[in-house]
Amino acid sequence: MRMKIASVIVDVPTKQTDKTFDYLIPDQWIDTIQPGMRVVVPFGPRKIQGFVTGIKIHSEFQKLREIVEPMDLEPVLNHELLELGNWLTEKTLCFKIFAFQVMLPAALKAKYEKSVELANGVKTSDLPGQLQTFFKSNSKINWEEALKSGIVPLLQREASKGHLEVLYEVKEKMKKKQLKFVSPLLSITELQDELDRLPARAEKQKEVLNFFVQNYKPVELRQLLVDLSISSATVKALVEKNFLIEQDREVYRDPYENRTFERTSPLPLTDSQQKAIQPILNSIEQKQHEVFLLYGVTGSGKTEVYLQSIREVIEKGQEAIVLVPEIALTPQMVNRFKGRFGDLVAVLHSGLSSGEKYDEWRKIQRKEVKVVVGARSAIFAPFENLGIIIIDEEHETSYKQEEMPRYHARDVAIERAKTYNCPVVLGSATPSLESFARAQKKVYQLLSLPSRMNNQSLPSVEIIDMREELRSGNRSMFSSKLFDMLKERIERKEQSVLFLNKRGHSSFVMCRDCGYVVNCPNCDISLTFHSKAGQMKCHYCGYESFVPKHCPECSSEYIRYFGTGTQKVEEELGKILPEARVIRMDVDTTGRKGAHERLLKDFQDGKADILLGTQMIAKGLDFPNITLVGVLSADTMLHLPDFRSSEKTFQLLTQVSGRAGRHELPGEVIIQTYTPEHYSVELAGTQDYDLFYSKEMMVRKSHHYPPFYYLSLITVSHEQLMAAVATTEKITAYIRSRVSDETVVLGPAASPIPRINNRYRYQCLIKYKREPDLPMTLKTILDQYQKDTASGLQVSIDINPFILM
DNA sequence: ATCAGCCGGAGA
DNA sequence: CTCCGGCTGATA
Repeated sequence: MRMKIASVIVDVPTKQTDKTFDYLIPDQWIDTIQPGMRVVVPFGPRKIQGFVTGIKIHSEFQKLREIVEPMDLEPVLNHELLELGNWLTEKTLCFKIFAFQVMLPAALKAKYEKSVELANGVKTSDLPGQLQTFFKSNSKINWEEALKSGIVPLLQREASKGHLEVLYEVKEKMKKKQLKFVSPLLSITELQDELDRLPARAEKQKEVLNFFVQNYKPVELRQLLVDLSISSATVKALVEKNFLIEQDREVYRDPYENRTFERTSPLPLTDSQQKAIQPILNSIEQKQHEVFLLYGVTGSGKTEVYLQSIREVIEKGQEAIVLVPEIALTPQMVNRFKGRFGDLVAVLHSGLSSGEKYDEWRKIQRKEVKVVVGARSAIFAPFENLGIIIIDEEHETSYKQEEMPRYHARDVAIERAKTYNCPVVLGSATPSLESFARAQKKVYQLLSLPSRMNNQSLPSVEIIDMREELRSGNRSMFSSKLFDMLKERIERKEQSVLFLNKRGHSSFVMCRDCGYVVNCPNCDISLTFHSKAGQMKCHYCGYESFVPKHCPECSSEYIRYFGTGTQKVEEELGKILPEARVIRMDVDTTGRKGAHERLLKDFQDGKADILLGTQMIAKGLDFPNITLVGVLSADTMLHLPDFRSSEKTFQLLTQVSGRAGRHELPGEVIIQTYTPEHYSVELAGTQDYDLFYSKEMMVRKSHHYPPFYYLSLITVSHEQLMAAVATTEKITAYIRSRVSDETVVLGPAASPIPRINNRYRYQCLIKYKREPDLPMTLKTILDQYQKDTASGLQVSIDINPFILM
């Protein structure tokens, strides 16, 4: 029996279609179509994209339709990734199609086009007059255009008469980049002969042939024309004589095309690095899955441990994935990997165009690279012989995806590593409490790098109580101590970093007189100011408007946007330290592509004395001349309604402090705060992770938070407040009835953002230690509410949420 | 998601 | 009695 039937997951993200559909494989494709390929299938009246998940002989359905065509020559998802998709679906309660799509570059997502054309044998003159003009020039008209012209009802009438046909097409979003190449068709000696035979006046042609005699290999046409300053006619003549041939060749868009990377060799390891790397190497050697927590203070040389572990993996013919948080995926970081492994490295981050991402992905798929360095989604890199997965800055919250599928890269890493029997290395100077607790319980193996390389001491940290400053009459944002030290650095020609701890990267518009903040009319959230367009925009619903001239509340003219605050700091710096050269890094100054990199380069080259910025400068900065780090306001994020706010504050302060004195010059850190007595500020000051860990663990325990309890969050939204409340109430009661006494069920309560896009949001939070049946219960709830679309209810579930919104 | 099919109310 | 519009259910 021939395997003629394919099970397909279709690109329709709803409950009802979240299952496989069977299709006949036409004879011509029978040897082509395999599981993991994208195909175009008919679905109702349209054509859509789908993923083949299996091939079989029998179907329970009688009348099967045929696959239209495959969209790939090779599967884009291998067996392991298909399985991983199933696992993701189960763990995060998402639709299968989302799980598959998240594993692929966005360029592979289908684009759909709908149009109308004349039916077979129908002439333009058969149509009503109004339509004839539309079909005069084109035999096909775009649906979007039809909508704009308002002729849709007419079209529908004609379609029902059989005069017109509606066409549904699946379009590939991304084209492979093709370039014209020229290569010799003759051997070198033959070329030489022809060269002599050419008439003397064919000077340009001689030049070209001569070039190929010197350089016997394919050359890009455009490049050739420029290099030899000839026209395409010259080449064409030689092609017509069959001396040369022109061909289209697929090339990669290389984001690092014009960059050279200085090759580095493995550095000698310190004793503690040696001690830390050995268990990892053993795990690689013995093909034993294990999770390591590499706990190393800032500047202790974690990266070198990664690099040498990867080298081992490559030597064994295996592959490595390195995850780095998006904001730390700086050129410096990329340099270190490209410098060590050269062309064997692919890089995936949000700064690349979707075409570039697609090309990097294909390098991985074709096994042309051995290492991928990337942000969260790089965890799905289609390697088939993984030898190690490394997650740097393991504690970063950006490893959790907040949309469907709501996965955590760490969980995916461990799942994949289990399949390949390879180690996972989680690295951090300030591990998440979850990971450290697991290391304490020996679930993970703890590896420590307790000291900085070359035994530089950690910078000395001083905490300044800003309330004292205020009392002694200093109303500026700089304490007198920080001011003195900044002045001193400038005199000594050393560099300083000033860090403004503001949450998020957004800026809002506020009235300076009455404090009125411009909110979104549809959502309970302030609008974000975009300096490029000079407009305010809502990040949740897309609402846009201009900044009002007068405050709607008090008519004051002093209504303007409050940036991240860096601008204000810059102004004040200009007043008190006019001689200081300042580089400001925030959303405004780094908006354009490459700006981030350029500013850092300028700072590195000593073009400024002070680097002033927000979160984005907390990571990865490693310049020898930085001897002072000042944190202007340590506690702004401490008061957020988030159970991780202490942890985040501690981590951030520790990270920032780590920027100072990483090389010969010793570093000093000043932390200004209004709550010096808070343990997360105090212990960041003494750089005492262990003590912070035990204090914070006590808090977490008493409040039933992770790592002692797991969390699941159910959010219900509806246009009517009461409907949202009532449903949340019902769900909460249902859950209470199905969990043990030890479990805490909170709710119904309004979400931290109570309204988004005119939908009211209520939630229920579940805190539990052991609830083997909870996934089933949650699935039942989702099934229940996803089934009826008519109620207008939306229920979403986040298992292990990071943001409780 | 998207569409065909169906039912019920408003208009001829 | 037709026509439009919203609701329902199916998509293999």
